[in-house]
Amino acid sequence: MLNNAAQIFANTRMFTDAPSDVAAAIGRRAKFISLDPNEILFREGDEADGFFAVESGGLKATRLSPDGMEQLIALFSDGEVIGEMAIFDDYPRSATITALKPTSVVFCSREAFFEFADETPATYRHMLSMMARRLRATNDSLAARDFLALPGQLAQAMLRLADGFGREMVSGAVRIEYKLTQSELGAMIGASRENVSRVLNQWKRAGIISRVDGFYHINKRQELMDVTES
Amino acid sequence: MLNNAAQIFANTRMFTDAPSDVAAAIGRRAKFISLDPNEILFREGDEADGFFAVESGGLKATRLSPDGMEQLIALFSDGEVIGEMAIFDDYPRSATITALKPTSVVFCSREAFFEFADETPATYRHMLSMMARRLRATNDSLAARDFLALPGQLAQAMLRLADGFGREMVSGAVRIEYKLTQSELGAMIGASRENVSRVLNQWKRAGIISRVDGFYHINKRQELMDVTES
DNA sequence: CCGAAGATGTGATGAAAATCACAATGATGC
DNA sequence: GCATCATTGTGATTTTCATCACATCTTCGG
Repeated sequence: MLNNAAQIFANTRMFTDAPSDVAAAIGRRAKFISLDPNEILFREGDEADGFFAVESGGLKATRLSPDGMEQLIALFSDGEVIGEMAIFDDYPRSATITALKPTSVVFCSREAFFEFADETPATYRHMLSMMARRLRATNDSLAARDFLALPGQLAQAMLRLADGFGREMVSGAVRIEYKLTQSELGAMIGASRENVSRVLNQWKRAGIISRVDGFYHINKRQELMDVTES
Repeated sequence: MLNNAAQIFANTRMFTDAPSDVAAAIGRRAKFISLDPNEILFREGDEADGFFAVESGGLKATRLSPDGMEQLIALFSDGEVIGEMAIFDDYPRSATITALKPTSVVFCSREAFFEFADETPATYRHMLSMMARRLRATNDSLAARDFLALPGQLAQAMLRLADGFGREMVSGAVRIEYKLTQSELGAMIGASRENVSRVLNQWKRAGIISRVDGFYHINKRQELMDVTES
């Protein structure tokens, strides 16, 4: 029978298709952590000693760009796993994680993970396949930079955000559940805030996206996907 | 005691710091494959059923870019591991591997790998830390694209090539043991052939690099590294 | 509800790099 | 050794985007 923390791990994206005993056993060794809005889970450069799964709430990963600006890397919500890469090598955290609202996460130490995984190789295989998938995705997005112009990259970013942080509305549109600024979007794709504004407005005028009290809605997913193709 | 294939795995970059029994056991289950120049090891899109280690020779990884051009992704020489990612997920090969000269590689099937690794968790841990390192490297180079201009990226590419395919000359210069065309270099960093030419010539005039019967030599490594920094 | 600070929209200008256009040079096969 | 084809060098032109400069719009604390 699964305890509370085990349930959380079982529901993470990383472990949804893992055997349930994997998630269960990891959960058994986990600790709960509560965060207030703007509280920092860990900072870029910190030593890493384990990974986290989000029970509820939302967090962002940011990183200081060379010119000192805070660059948004990713958003995390319920069921996502944070910082698992740093378990396997000895490098420090590569981003700062900040809670966006009251948030609860579960921590699993490197030792606890290894201890269990050594007895249950499926855990390792699962982790490896997760990392392989990520690596492939990163490689693809690296390739995309070479042949996609600004609008294409922005479309890609919006779709990625919708995928990880979106909620379907009754209208059928997808709302990105985070108040994105144009500066953040620009930093994510390495484009200037002004040009993000210009593209976003074109799409707004074409009805592809809209903005409802601060949240972006994607109304015509397909059209964004089209911009993504060559 | 290590057999022949085991030696090869033990000498690969991927397994140099693995416990020697890891490499040995993988080697015990391996098969040898010989390739003539221009012979293809596998093609982009092929189903993947294992990975390879290079015993001797040289190979290149290429990929078709959206506009149909052949894009050089990486070069492999003695001691390097090819196609290990595809063991862990079910995606097809993401690149085509072609021998550049008479080449001998060792194959290890997915099953053989798992069979052994399940009994020796250190193998999994090693693989995970390798993949973590790769993922981190890919992330960094993704970040680099945003703030490095063309010369910086080209310098980065040349250094990476020298690292993996370079040989130190008596003069102290490093020769890249592969006849690179400017088009290939351009495709690697997503820049036009013409601008690669311009930058390369500036460096040639400054004595940073030179070209000796078709091979590029890096004479002033440090200066290239400087271009890489912001 | 008011004012300040932050976020957004949009034109004008400039810089980086792609593209076009060829000439020159080098490699390869017969 | 010569003809052919690929590769390289370099200027001129064009495109894409960053940057600058402001004019709104929003938001939020008091």
